[in-house]
Amino acid sequence: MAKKLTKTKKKEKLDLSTEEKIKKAALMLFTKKGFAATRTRDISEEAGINLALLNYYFRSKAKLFELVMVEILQNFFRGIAGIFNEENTTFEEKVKIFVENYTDLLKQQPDLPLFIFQEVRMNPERLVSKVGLDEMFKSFFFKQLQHGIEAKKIIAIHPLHYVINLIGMCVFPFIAAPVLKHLAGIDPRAFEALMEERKVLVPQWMKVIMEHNR
Amino acid sequence: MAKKLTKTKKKEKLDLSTEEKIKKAALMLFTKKGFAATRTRDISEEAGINLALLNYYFRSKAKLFELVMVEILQNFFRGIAGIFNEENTTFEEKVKIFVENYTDLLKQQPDLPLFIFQEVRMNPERLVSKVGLDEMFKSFFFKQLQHGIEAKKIIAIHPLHYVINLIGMCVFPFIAAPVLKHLAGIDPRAFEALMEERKVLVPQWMKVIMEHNR
DNA sequence: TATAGAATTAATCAAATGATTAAAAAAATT
DNA sequence: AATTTTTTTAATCATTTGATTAATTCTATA
Repeated sequence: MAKKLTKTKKKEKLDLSTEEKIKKAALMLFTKKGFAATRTRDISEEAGINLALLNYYFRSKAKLFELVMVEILQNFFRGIAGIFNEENTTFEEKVKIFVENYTDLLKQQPDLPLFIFQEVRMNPERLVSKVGLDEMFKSFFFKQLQHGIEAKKIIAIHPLHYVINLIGMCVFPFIAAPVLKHLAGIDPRAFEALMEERKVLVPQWMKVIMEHNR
Repeated sequence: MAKKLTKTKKKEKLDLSTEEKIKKAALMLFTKKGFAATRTRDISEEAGINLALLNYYFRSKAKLFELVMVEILQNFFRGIAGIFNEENTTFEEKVKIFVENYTDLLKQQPDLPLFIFQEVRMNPERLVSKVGLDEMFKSFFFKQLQHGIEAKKIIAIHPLHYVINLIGMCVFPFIAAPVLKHLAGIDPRAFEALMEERKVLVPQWMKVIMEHNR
């Protein structure tokens, strides 16, 4: 029998092959239906490969999930942390950049946030151990907010409130999209238009929420 | 063998018995882990009853889920609709009532929103067919917002933006709680305190977001 | 108390599902 | 071209899991 999981020169070369097809299919199905509801047979079918190849390349469904999951989490949170820890932008600029980047991202992958939050709740340790979220924040970002508060430019409440509001206003509409569509009877096209509007609106809202002089 | 699913005088009487125990356990596990990840054996164990009784009372896991799900959705959305369609409160009052009611609710059932949105995405038809969300809204609430806009008291954008912001600012922190706890290193106690603060803050934010004169 | 109906239990079934195996095909190496 | 190694396939295994069955216990009522 063939030796499993051996890295060959060839595989490094054209990596967009079987292994990658499986990961892509797994990413799609896991984010859409979650771990438990996704069958290995669904993945193999979606990837157009034989069922056994999943285990051949990734040993088990759980291992495959772990791999895909860590990638998703790293991408998502590193993206956010990258914006917020940037030392050469004001908070106002950070907000604008964040809103634009993440509405664009979520327009393409609307299932992502719901999946991420669900998964982190099921398995919070991974966020620290494998993704290293701890290191990402804390550093520059909160200091910047603290300075704004001390200079009386920002209303003095726990900075986390502002973070919750910002991320919430960007991410929540995508989480609630299926409900909203029925609630207000808007079609996907109109929904996208609303999200486009929010690219401008959210920064304005953040401003009036945070500043002292009303 | 005993005849199944027969309603007896006795059962109507002390309804907080087996049937209710199963529903309670199912509610807990379904909301916590989702449909696919919840085993009927988990439910029977949690309820402290024999596995067969689940099918005896509810025919199948799917039927039980459907039942529990419709109850959850009706409770959740009727609660919201009830507040928003009230004709004798201003929009400002509605906001305050909503924030207080739902932070209290979510403090007790923090898993609820994530579960609801996930489930609605998986099965959006039910929200209309079984829960009747269509009827709930549309009526008084949006008219009230429209009047505010026409009277130039509220900034003229799609009313849905305000709904998204309000519900988002209340619900999103609970969805993101596991992430936030690691992100900011706050313990559950401090998190609860923040949510208490938001009962006051969210109405203020909604006000400055909506009103013209800054 | 006797009896019928309802509720509960332990044992078991059948299908689904993750995983493995051995053989075949393809690719790389000599 | 021959041989070795890697990749792919079809068949199968073992476990999990939703559901059923038949017997047993409990409860109400006549």
